[in-house]
Amino acid sequence: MKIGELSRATGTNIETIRYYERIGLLPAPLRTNANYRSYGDAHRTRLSFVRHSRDLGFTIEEIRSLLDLSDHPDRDCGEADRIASAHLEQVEAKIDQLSALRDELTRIVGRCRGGLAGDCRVIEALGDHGQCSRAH
Amino acid sequence: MKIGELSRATGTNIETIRYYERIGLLPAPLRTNANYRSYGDAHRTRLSFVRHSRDLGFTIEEIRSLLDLSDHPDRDCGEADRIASAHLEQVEAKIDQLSALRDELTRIVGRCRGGLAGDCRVIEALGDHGQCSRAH
DNA sequence: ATGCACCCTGTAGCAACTACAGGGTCAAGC
DNA sequence: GCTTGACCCTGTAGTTGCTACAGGGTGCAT
Repeated sequence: MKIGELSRATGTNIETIRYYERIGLLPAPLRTNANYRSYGDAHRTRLSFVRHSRDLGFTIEEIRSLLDLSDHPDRDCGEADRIASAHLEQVEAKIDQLSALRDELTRIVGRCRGGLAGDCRVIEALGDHGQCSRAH
Repeated sequence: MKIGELSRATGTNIETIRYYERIGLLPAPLRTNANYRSYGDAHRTRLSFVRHSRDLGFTIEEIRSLLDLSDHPDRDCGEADRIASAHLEQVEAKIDQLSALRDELTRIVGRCRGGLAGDCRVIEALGDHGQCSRAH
């Protein structure tokens, strides 16, 4: 299939597919006589793996390692578990951080009663970290 | 005060301070004879406002608007409220998205029982979006 | 006079794309 | 046979918010 079809099949931007090829995340496909990229099912599967992993927030480097494991079924999968677990921890940390942010923003937003910027509690609160109820 | 002092006073990297000046977020300060930047209290206050806003996740452009309002106390503060509310919504959306991610990752990670990559459920799950319990 | 901490400008790098510019290819329709 | 339009190609530059040099100047203490 051509790059446009692969793009539609995986929900990946064409430029992104070429980008993945350039950084070595996808193998360079065969070319047609007109020098068009020609992909097979293996490419689609691999790209789906990459997209799914990206959607889950894995970095390109993490995906590189995961793909490497996927390419070597005889290896120990402890590394895959380690990468995924570490990523899960990061996601949980980010959720905690954003929750603190949300609380602080809710507090700040709730204080605006309209009127002039000079009296605005939102702007005042942004200038004064001391008003915050906890670290963020 | 010199840039190093301002850096320590606000917990901002020196390079970042110069960057903020370059993009027009901080006004260019006076210079000493030796061409060193010389800051006053107004700069420190403004930089604290910027840092605090960045910590709360506002983008540079949002901060530009907020600073603009802060500089014009006679304007209506509805814009500040609008920016902060929109940002709060984004944070809440991000929390929801990350929570879905966390659930998915927890499910995936929990399935690894060790062994060979060829049998690894983590790698299998990454390749197969159909296994996911909900959108992410 | 020499060492060291600090400051300056300007440019390049990071992640992970995205967006052109400037061109080639191919099938359909007139 | 010629145009139109959709598609494809390469290569480079932009995005966000910094961060990291390289290569140089300044100021003060020893």
